[in-house]
Amino acid sequence: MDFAYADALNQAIRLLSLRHRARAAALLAPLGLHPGQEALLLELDRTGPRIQAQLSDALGCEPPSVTLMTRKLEAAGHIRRRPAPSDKRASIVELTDSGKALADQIKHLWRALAKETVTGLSAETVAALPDILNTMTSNVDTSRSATRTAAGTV
Amino acid sequence: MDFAYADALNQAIRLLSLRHRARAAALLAPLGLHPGQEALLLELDRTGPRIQAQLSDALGCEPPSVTLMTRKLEAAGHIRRRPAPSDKRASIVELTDSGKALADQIKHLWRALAKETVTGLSAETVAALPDILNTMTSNVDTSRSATRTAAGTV
DNA sequence: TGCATAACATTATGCGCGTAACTAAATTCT
DNA sequence: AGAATTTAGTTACGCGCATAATGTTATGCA
Repeated sequence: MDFAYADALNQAIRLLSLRHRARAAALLAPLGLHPGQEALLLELDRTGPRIQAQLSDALGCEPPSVTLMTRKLEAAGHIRRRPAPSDKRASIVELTDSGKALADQIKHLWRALAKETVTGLSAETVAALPDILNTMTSNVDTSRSATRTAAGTV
Repeated sequence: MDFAYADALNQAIRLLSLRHRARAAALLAPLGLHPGQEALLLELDRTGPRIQAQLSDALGCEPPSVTLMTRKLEAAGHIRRRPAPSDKRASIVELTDSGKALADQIKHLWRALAKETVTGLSAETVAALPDILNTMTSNVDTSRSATRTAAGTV
């Protein structure tokens, strides 16, 4: 592992993060969304109402981030919050009709984005890609709760 | 390209971005650096003094971001700015001795980070990884200036 | 039962990134 | 040479992410 390779790899990851996020931002802008928010809407669409702690877990970000994101999405009318009946600390977050409609639009955009992203890669690479990325994520995940599609063979 | 795959791929990219950045943050914290700043220092270390426009190009981010990053790195004593002799609009940015020392430490950390990241992947995958990531970056790059290690075979 | 501890959520603050709007200097084009 | 355009840089502001500190409710244990 020489520095040239390490530098190339880390830089490639950084640039992919930046550009992929920028492209997502461009696609989501017409919906009035910022990148990151789509993940929250998709999670609610997948699994139904969740409390914020579950959301921060699923999204892989910290509770304060969820507080602010939900506040903005609520102000925009895409989600709704109500107190959890069995736990006075928690609030349950769920999609409004507007949020559900938005989730459907996001799904279309994300199909297009994924297709665009893997253009020019071999079929085998495309098939292996999610596992490769998830392995890398697990490798650097200090919170020890990454999706772990592939266990790290350390 | 079904939605399940698209969702898995986009989510994997998002999570890798988050966790890789978080891991970088943890490694850089003892040096008093935030992720993103190391890229600027490494770029200066690679190519010598540059004007900010060249930096924003090399880092793949916008000029205002460079303005703020350089301001903080200058305040920390890691870089220095001086007016460009041939262009009164531009300022030349260069490493101080402290910045050079920091760049060397970053190189060690980055070797470790890259090694950690690819743990458990096959040798072939590891070898192909930078090209795969760069291709993906080029595919979603709207600014049309990605490193283009592999040209998109569209 | 009562108390210490853990968990849910929030506020405050800071950083890297973005866009929009602006100034000033350089360049291009009649 | 003078006017229009491009380029370098900044300021102002917003968003997603982070950590630290705080209040409130649940829970586990003596």
